[in-house]
Amino acid sequence: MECKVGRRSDHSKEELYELALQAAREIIDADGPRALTARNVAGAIGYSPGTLYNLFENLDDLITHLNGRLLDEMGDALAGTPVGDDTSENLMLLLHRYLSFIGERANLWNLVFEHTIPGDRVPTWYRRKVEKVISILEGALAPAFHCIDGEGPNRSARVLLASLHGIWSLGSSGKLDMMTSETTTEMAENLIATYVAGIEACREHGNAC
Amino acid sequence: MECKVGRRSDHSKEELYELALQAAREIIDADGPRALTARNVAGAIGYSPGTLYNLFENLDDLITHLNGRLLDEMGDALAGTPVGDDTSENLMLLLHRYLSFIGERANLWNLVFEHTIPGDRVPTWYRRKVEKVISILEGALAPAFHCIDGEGPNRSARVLLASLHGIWSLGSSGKLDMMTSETTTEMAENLIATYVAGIEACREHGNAC
DNA sequence: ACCTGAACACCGTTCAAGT
DNA sequence: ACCTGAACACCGTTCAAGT
Repeated sequence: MECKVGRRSDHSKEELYELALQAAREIIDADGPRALTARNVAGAIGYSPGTLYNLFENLDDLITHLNGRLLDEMGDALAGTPVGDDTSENLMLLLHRYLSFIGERANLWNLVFEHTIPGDRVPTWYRRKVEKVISILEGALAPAFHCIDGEGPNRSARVLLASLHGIWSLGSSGKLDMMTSETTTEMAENLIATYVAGIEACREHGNAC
Repeated sequence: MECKVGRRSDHSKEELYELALQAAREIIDADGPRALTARNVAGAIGYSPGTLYNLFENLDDLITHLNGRLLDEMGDALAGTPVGDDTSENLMLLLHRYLSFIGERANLWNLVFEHTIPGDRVPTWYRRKVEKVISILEGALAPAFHCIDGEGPNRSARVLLASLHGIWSLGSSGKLDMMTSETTTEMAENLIATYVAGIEACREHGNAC
């Protein structure tokens, strides 16, 4: 029975990495972010806590990689959304895909925003994944600005994404119920409809919004 | 030297409550939410951890009371902001007071939103404090809707507050830098300017936003 | 080389014991 | 009645020791 100590090589490092990430994901999904502990993840894959530190810098690092995968999946979920001339319609389609994706992964998605990478050492690969999601929103906003690469879509995509995050995070933590009886979806739809109307009004009147 | 055990009565329960709340506030303000532990608060007021549980249900309860005070102060900071016929101007004045208040209490204000009251047992007095802040925003939005008590200002105030929360929370956690080079203030100003333009456009065109 | 598991320095919370 | 401080059941992280 001494076979449990020392080198095991039941799994390669890559396999272990996958197992750990998958186990972490299942733990968060099932029991929430608070249940994600080094001991829980290690236990779920049948290894000791120390082994995790052979795969990841620390628990923050594990979460960062988990979040990276989720950003990829969000990009995939939004990619291919039809884009037409009606900006409002474009955005509503994206919004519903966005909310539906998040809704099915509430605990996991919360982690993306709750988790603060310490010492602002955000990896480049992580920034790229964020940028990809934003660029999809930019494409959908383009018709309202009559240009694809301008400052308008660029800024508006970021303002809307940050704002949607606010609405959704309040909603998923139950704080929105303290403010309103409307649903997260209704609030988000109002934001987008009104904001897009604002963009178009500014264009018509020639105001600099 | 046996005077340190048992009944002390150096302070009344009310005094102790004040001391604990004040100490907690200083700890968060100085060292961030992670430094707020029962042992730290107890140590700062010269009592043992157990004593805190004579004053508060638990640490969550202490935070809830701390947040309540902060909401009151936010209400005071926004109250008395001049309200005119120009909705956009009204909101910009409020926005700058809002951001300035938060900016000086970043760690504390983060706690208001990061802290989730478990079991959705939000006290009534807490809801009232939230409502008071919202009502100030409603007043500022009224001219755009040509009415004070309608559904329009009611809904828009909530949508804007939730959206601003998203922008600010991403900004204060450093995540906004990952998305844009603009400041929190610039993002917030764009949101408000565009959203208000949207409200007014919808009114003119008779659209139901 | 890889993995363990005890150890370190922490948590929130409880509660018997003391004054 | 009030307060203590040890105790319980946890944390993240490290690292000497084993294979």
